[in-house]
Amino acid sequence: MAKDPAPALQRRTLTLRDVSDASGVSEMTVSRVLRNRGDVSGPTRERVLAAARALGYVPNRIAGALASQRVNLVAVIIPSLSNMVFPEVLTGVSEVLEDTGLQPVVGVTNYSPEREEKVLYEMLSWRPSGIIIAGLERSPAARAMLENAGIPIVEIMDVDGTPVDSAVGISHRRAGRKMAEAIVQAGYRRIGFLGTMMPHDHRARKRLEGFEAALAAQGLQVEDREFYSGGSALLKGREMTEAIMTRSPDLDFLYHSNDMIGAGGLLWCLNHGIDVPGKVGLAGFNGVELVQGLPCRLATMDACRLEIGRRAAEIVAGKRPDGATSGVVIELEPKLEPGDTIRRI
Amino acid sequence: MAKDPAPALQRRTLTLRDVSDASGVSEMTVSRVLRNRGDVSGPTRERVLAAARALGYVPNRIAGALASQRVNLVAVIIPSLSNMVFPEVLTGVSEVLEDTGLQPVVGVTNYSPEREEKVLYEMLSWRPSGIIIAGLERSPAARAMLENAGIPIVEIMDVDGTPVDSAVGISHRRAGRKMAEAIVQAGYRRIGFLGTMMPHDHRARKRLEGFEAALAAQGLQVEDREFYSGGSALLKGREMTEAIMTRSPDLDFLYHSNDMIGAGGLLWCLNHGIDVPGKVGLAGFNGVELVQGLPCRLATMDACRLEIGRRAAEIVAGKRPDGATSGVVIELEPKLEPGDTIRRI
DNA sequence: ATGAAAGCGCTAACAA
DNA sequence: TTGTTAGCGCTTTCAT
Repeated sequence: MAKDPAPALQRRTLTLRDVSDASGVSEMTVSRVLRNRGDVSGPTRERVLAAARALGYVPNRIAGALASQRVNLVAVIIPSLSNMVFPEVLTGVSEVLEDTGLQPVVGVTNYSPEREEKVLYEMLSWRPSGIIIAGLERSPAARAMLENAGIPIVEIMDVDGTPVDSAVGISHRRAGRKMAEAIVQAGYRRIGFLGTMMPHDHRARKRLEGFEAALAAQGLQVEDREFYSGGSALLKGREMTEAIMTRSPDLDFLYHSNDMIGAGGLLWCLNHGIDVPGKVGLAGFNGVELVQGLPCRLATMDACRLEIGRRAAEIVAGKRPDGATSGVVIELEPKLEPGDTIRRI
Repeated sequence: MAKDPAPALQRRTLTLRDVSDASGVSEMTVSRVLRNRGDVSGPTRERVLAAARALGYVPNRIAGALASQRVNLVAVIIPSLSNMVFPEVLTGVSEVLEDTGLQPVVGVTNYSPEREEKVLYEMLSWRPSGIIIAGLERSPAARAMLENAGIPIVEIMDVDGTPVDSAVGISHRRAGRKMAEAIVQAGYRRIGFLGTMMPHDHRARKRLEGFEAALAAQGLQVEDREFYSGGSALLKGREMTEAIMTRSPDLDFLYHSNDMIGAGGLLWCLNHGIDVPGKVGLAGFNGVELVQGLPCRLATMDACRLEIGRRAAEIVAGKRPDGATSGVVIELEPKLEPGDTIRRI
């Protein structure tokens, strides 16, 4: 599984020894000064700091980590950086880790289980203090690695499933259901779905499942659907909307699996003089801030991204009020933001 | 400068020794098998791999790195993850590092020189094999760290300045100039500027400088300007456009410092029935794929993000045809994409 | 093809 | 308050 690494050799960098020599203080005392540990007299302290600064000494965390058996790294493993949702999760994580001495390290899987396995393995090989990882579905090997890691694991974004350890997220099935109920209640009946063609986006799948289940409970179903992969999501939203509305002109609602394609759909409808939300209603998902800038506010559902990042970080950092670092499950409540694209009744 | 770290203690994880015991092969041979190094007989090899897999052994890179004095990490330090431009740089970096055994590790500075210093220090403490870092402007301390690191350094995005070692980017001054020239040549004369209020976004500043210089050369100047910070860029684009067009209704061109606010401006103009590009021309910057999905294609200038990521990674990975890993300076040529928002003449 | 010894740079534990 | 010793888990080097 591990690839053959052949990185360049380091040029020799400064060691504690160099600072020790330059300051005339033992390595151990230098180490203490640099870590603010134990009692060191003022003058000694100053001399050490001066020497370290003058030399431009940067501690070697590799040696430090090996000796102390502690690593100030938290692995954060996410599927993508390019869809506006995960950067916000990272913001939440960073905020909380800021003053803990812990450092987030990001790994990206591109929604590929194989990449996830590899990224996880690489991360674990650095013996991080905790892992924050998106989703609950993964390969048996990846799950085994998480189970055996012996560190706090927080699976984020989703709570529809069984976490290895802790979980912080929303129920995407319930989110889909909730949206369907709001749509039906608003009087829409002929409903189309537009989404991504990503077999590994389990959260989008669960939203659709919940959505369809709720429709079925009302004797309704998704009348037509469109899927895309790759390219500009905004453009795809336009194109798919054109396609689906041409094929099924009597649709009165378009549910999009994310805000970006929802925005594309909205722009297409407005361009074509379609009465939104009178003739056609629209909704997206995620609650990205982009929707606030559209000609009218796209209905969406907040995925609680910032909050998820924060709560997950609190768990691995041991910052919860109850101090728990494992076995915590937090289900957040996504809020429906009806905006201007769902008819008020 | 280093904060006091207090991460959790590791639970003991498996060591080479455990695999050695389980397979009845010496630690040394186990190590060789796991790294595909040296000659190991087929049967021995199998036994070791079987044992490692059965136990779920994950090598300890910390110990490995300390012993071998090599680290397969490349630090990538960028100002932000939330503005669509850096994720694409990262994609380019990852692509190239993919099959080199090197791993990118991302640090985010939020355009703060202090954070940059801290992130850089943290990164260096892990003794990475190379550094890819955005921009050429930084604190003297940060510059000193880069100079003394003794590893390949690639400063990216910008070439208007003096790199510590290597640089890959575009000239933002020239980009601004080029845009101004195109605008003037298209016949626009009363030009407004909309941008971010970020004193540390040196590239945006340089673009504006180049832009104004080119206008001045034609006896023109920026007639009015608006700045924003924070919030939804798309919404800010709308709001700023409304503000500037209300205050200076005779403006005939709006130059935006990025595509997102440009898109907001475009949507505002279209909503208000303003003839684009007849009455008012518009342009953004970056060439993000979002612009393809707008009602009409916003003029923009490709910032060569993917290419920058790739070329930078090639340098640190020693993958250039000439094998150079230092002192390489590559200036890429940003392409003007006139779209539909600059009048054709 | 395999093993033994030394040591990477630091910190824990103990001694003075 | 400061110093000494041992060793973290691995790889390098050298021996067999």
